[in-house]
Amino acid sequence: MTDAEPSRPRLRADARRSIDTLLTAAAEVFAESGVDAPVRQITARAGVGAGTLYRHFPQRSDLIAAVFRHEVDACADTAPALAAGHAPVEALRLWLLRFTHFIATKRGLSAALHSGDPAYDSLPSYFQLRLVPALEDLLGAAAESGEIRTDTDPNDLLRAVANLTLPAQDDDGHTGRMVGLLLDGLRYGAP
Amino acid sequence: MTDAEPSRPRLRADARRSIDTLLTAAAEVFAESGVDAPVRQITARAGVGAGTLYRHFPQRSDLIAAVFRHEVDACADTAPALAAGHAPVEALRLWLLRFTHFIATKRGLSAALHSGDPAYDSLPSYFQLRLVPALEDLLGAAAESGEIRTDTDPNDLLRAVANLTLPAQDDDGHTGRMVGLLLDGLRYGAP
DNA sequence: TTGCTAACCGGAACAGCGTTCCGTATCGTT
DNA sequence: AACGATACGGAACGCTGTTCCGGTTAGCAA
Repeated sequence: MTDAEPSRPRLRADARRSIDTLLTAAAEVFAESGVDAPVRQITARAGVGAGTLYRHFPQRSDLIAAVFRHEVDACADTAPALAAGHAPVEALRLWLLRFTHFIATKRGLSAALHSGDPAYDSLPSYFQLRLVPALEDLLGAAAESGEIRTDTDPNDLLRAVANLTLPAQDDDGHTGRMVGLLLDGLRYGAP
Repeated sequence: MTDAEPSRPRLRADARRSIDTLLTAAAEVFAESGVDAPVRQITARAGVGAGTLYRHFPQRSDLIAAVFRHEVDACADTAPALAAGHAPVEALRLWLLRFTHFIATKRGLSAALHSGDPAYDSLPSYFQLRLVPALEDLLGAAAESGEIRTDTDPNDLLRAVANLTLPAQDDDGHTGRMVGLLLDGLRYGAP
């Protein structure tokens, strides 16, 4: 569990609450309307004034980056729980689907990433830092149980699933089926 | 010479003039500040009211697309003149440099292309339609004179030069030298 | 418990954007 | 020369991100 904001001096309780509310409200709004959604839409849903938002996230891009990190954390943190509660390959499948949902809420973010705003500079490396180890563990467990092949690069798999998810807006279980197909591919080379 | 606007009903003289002024003003502003530059900056430079702009380009994206087509035309139309006035390989080099300038004025356009605005849908194909034949002719002439190899795909070369140009903002003769290097590569396989 | 102050909150206000509207001026024709 | 269609300029509109500040509240000290 990594926290979204470092916040050196201890925050007051109401501040902490505002930040959390804003983060979840922003995540919802971004998922619905993309990261270009108006700020007021976020503050309205959070039931918070604009001043409150800008106190904690001086720039719009700071909020976007924070939400991103927050969701990366949430996604990565799911891995251990799934690993504990399911058979290795099933845990892997469920986590990849979870990752799928994560990507699906990122409409417009790739454009933002290439905008040159320095607030986004650390995002790609954070993405790797948190998600690759999570996937590595799941892959490792499944490989150890002898159910999947061992020559898969976690990074490649993340990319593949992400690309699978991006084009389709939202449809029937298409992405789910495609992830299943990928998993079968992994099984194919099992020892 | 392909015209920017089809304009079925004959345009009044002042309208034609406004469109031309706007197109060149927009091209200059886009080159200086990128395609995200404020509309008012364009109308100011053109010495024209906002209403005039929107009469001819109902959406901001229509203006961008028109400027793009206009400049693609200008670039493509340079090829025959260069071919007539220079030795084949030199004509090729000069045109590639010209293309380099074209790309350099496209800051922010790639983001716009991926924005999903239908006004941009026809742009990539127009790009191919006009520039590939122009380059094909120059390559053909140079190949016929036996000075360069014959296995080069015009599309590949355009992409390569474009990629060469994009990263660097504007510097010493770096892109020029790189284009020269590419040309030497072409010469290398000459029969 | 009470009182005080630094931290925090809400929302009105500001500047700048794309776009629309409309009274006025101009073109091209009769 | 006069008239209608067409085009022009720029003020005005609605929306945006962001700033500002008077009022509120949390958390500590007495």
